[in-house]
Amino acid sequence: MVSIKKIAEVAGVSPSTVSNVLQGRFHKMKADTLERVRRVIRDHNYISNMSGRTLGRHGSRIIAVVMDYQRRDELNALQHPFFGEILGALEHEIRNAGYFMMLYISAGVEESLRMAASWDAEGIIATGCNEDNCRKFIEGAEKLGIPMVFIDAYYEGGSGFFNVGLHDRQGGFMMADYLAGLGHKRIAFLADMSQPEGVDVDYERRAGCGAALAGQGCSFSREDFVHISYHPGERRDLLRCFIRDRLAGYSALFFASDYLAADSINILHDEGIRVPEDVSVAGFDDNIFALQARPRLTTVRQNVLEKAFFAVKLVIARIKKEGIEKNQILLPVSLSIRDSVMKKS
Amino acid sequence: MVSIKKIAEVAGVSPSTVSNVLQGRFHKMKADTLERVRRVIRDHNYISNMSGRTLGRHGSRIIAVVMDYQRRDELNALQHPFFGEILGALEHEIRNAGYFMMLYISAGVEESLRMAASWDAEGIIATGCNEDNCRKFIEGAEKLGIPMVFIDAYYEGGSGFFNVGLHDRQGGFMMADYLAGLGHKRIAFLADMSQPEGVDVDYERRAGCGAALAGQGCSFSREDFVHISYHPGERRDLLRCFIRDRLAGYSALFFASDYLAADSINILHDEGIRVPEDVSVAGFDDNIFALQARPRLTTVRQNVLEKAFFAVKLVIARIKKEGIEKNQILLPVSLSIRDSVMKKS
DNA sequence: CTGTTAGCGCCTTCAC
DNA sequence: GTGAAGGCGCTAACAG
Repeated sequence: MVSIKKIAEVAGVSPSTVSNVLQGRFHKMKADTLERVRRVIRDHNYISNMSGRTLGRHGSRIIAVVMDYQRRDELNALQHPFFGEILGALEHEIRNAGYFMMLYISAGVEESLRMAASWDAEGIIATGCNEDNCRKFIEGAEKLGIPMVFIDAYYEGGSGFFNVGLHDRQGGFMMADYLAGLGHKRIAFLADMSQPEGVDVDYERRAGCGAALAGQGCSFSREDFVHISYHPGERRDLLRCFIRDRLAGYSALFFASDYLAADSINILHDEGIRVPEDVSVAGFDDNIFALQARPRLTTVRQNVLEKAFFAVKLVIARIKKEGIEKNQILLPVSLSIRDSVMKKS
Repeated sequence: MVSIKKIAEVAGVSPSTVSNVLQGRFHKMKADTLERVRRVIRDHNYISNMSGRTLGRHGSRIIAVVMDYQRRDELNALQHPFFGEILGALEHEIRNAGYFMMLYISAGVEESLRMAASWDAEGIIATGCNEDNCRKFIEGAEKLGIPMVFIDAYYEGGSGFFNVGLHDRQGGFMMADYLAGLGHKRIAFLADMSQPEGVDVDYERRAGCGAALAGQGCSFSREDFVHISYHPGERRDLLRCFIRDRLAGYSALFFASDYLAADSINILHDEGIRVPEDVSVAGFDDNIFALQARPRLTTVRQNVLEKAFFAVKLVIARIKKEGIEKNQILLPVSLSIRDSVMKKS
């Protein structure tokens, strides 16, 4: 590996001149010096050393991506399309912006912050955080002076909270309103509720659902919240119990994600229940599962790629200390009407 | 951020003593010095700076993960479960081994190597490389002196090729043999063949398929290789043509991946073709799609988590210059028999 | 216009 | 047993 020093030697100038060329500081540089240095740089296939660069206080250009997925811990969760999609999109945006992506998956807030600090990360993007971890992250990152942005977080805290998310509540509302409009007055909301109650994506979707139903004069209370697990075996068992004991009370099932909805359609099918003839099913996300399900899933659409786009845009704005209009960007949702929901007969 | 210098100052020793403590070189250190230094380190929540450490030639502890997915370029490919699963598993193994993961997705071999060099990556793991890129990577990494390991690559090169893969050919063989044993004498193999012909995962699976069929006295030639795209719209069109013009000639369809198989089952279904009554369908991977498909997919099982495990193990062995028994680790495959294949009537 | 110098944080060799 | 010194690659302030 050739260093700046070596380049300088060959070009017959000093290291700082080479550095100046590299940094685009052609101030009052003689044209031929510039040209000569540039040629040597190219000829020697010079690659700048990031450690040196970082130490020489020019920023590490690292953005740490932290995924806090303790709860859906079955490694199986990684197969979930959201995971790959958001990761791929983040990488894309980060690289496009001229940064590097360091990936760190859920080893706890402390550990994640240590690694960010250790690498002088210029920014942090975190997904999957509950309120508690949000707070810890915000405090820690602030102390370290590293700009941090969350994706899909809910946090009632204050000024240090930067987030890119979704109008989850509105999504829940739109879907429930749509279902109720089709005559579905008794709707169950199914999600993974193994975590201690707290405001999160699922909570908001459910709240929207409740608001819509209240507006249409339908009842919707705690007992209509159904817990199903992200763990396949458990899910199957829970769902079977639900089908046996309580399904008859509902004409539509609203799942917190397409993954759960699509898989559940299959289980319903296996149990001899027809969708949508016997019960309507709705999802949330509009990802690959929605299209693969049969019947095709009626669901709430979100744009994951956009989430990544704005998250990266936001950290970088913070890194560059640009003016930021809003600390939180909530992306729109819309209904994708397909075949898993029908009018209540 | 406190530095070693600061720690030294507070503890009343020199920086090098602190460094010695950090490096576990307690040679002939006085017990109380050690204790004192340790306490100061803990009290000040010292976090070592990786840039400094790297520069002080102690290794960056970075493993660069490079994904070369130009071909399945629709960002949609990121939703593919394999992507998330292998990424998550790699991150897990890398972190467990005490390294950091830098992620870089397909910006070309040159670019990827530059970034690895720039960060003094200690190792590189690459997936999705065709033969050509393999060669370029191997040459480049060798020149840089960075140990490199591939996942799922095929390369007829030589000694510098380290790889973790699958007995793809055997997998193809097992499935085709199984199908033929059930009376399926005319089998089509469906894969994305948009890339110039070359030896890769799909090629091998197909070759195994061919060998099995030959062994059972069945014909299997170029015209039984069917191109279907990873792009949803295109795939649908191609498959429709295939169904209309050529499906009648086959009693079983062997897809190169579960994703393609599962999606195609739906398209077949939409076209009024029943699986497995009208045609049997087999996949390859045994991932989330295989279980979600209805009928459940009969497929070839691979263990993605193991791939990641061995890939990381292999690079690290190379990094540490440990003895390596074999340059290539090929993991076993097995059949997962489910409901999408039936005996030919 | 260009070079000299000091410093970023850490590691290692060599004296004491 | 511990410390001083030099160096890794790069940057920036300051001289000239």
